[in-house]
Amino acid sequence: MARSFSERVYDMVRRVPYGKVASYGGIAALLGTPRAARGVGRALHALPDGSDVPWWRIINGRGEISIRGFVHGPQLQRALLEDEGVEFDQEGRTDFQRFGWEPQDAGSR
DNA sequence: GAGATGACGGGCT
DNA sequence: AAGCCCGCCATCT
Repeated sequence: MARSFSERVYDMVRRVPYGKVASYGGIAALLGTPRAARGVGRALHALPDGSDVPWWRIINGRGEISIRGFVHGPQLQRALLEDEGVEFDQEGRTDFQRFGWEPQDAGSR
């Protein structure tokens, strides 16, 4: 219905399991718009505090944290991911081959 | 309705 | 290898 693109983004991000991460472009692709990575980023930027959306599990296609909105963004996100078991290399990058989430249940709704 | 912005991505220099 | 530019999509002013 009137579900905006952002709503779909939130719903998709909500499906990212614990200890896994996904890229903006990946989420956009799952939504049917692989080129809407920016739209995803914008949606998460407008994400309200207290939402049940694990926004911290969303990173850029390089496996890095691209946040540049608020100050404790990157730092907080990294801390949350590490707390879930996600490892960061010296460059602050994550290994999609190990922590990258693949929608096995995609299309289930 | 048009223009500018932005938590991106890929390509070129 | 790092930095710069262009392009795409979705909101905001």
